[in-house]
Amino acid sequence: MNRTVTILVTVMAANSQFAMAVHVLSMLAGSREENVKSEYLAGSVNTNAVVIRRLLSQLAQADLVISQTGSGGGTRLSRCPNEIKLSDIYKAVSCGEVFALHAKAPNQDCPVGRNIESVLCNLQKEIDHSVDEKLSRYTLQSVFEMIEQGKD
Amino acid sequence: MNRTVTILVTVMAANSQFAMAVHVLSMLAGSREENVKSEYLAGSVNTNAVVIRRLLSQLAQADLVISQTGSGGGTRLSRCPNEIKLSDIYKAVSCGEVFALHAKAPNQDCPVGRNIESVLCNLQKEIDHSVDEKLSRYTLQSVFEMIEQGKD
DNA sequence: TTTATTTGTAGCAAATGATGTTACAAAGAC
DNA sequence: GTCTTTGTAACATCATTTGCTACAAATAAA
Repeated sequence: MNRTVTILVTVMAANSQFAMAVHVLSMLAGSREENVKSEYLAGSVNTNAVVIRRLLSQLAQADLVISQTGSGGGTRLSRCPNEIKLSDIYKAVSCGEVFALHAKAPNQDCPVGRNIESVLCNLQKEIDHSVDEKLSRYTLQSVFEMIEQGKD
Repeated sequence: MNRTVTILVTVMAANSQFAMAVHVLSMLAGSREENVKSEYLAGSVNTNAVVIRRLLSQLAQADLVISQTGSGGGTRLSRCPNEIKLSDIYKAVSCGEVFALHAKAPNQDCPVGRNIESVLCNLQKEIDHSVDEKLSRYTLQSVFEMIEQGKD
């Protein structure tokens, strides 16, 4: 008896906005002082231009990029790549929370339910802060250099 | 004879499951050597018992709890609270990734698209590892003590 | 001024995942 | 045998991400 076992792993559909944001900003870092069109960025990320424009809209709100409409328009970095930290990018496109707290408040009549929220909230702050600190060690410039060298 | 067995593994995204898991396990830490019923846990978390049983099923797979069916059944910790790290809990109920990589592969004809995946993958590993390390500093025992003291 | 280009965003559909619920088979205690 | 409890299937609901079309507004250039 011969059995063929196929294991299909459905990869989570968590949002890849941070990955896309770093990708797009790296493209812009390679075209300083030039307006880059969303259509072109979409070609590299392999997605729709509107998805890119929505992402750029978030990055513009965080003052990481500047966009211009019209002919010759497009998007460029708002400042030098070595002045943009990965933590800035992370904050621009995510809620910045590694894990979520209770969606609904626990039962306040239970000793554990009454106190766990504050404990978890402090833990959340500590974890999120450590991620922020780690990401702040990298700049867009450093990432761009890693990409250019084709290594890590 | 040739059989094809397809196994579908759906990895869950990060949400309030970690918070619920810590909550539930803290309850169990307060009732050592006793079977606690899912209905009771649901009352404290303020949700449905089936939601709790689904969560406990994941925790049982990670060998953090042991459940028993039947009269007098329920769930208890598989070991002492000081032998359960928060990183064990985090791994049991989440994919362990702070951010996701590209859902679709970027354009390989673009220099950035070709190299960014490995750069982000290494960054992801580093960030995820640091979260793991941070969480491993806390045990269920330490969390339980914080809850008992009603402070942090 | 007119035309072509490009962003910004609304609106819609599909896919995915979290959550809540009912239902019921299986396990186990009495 | 009966009652209790878990494990899990099945289904509905809700929110979010992604992909797409469409079009108004802004802008440069002719």
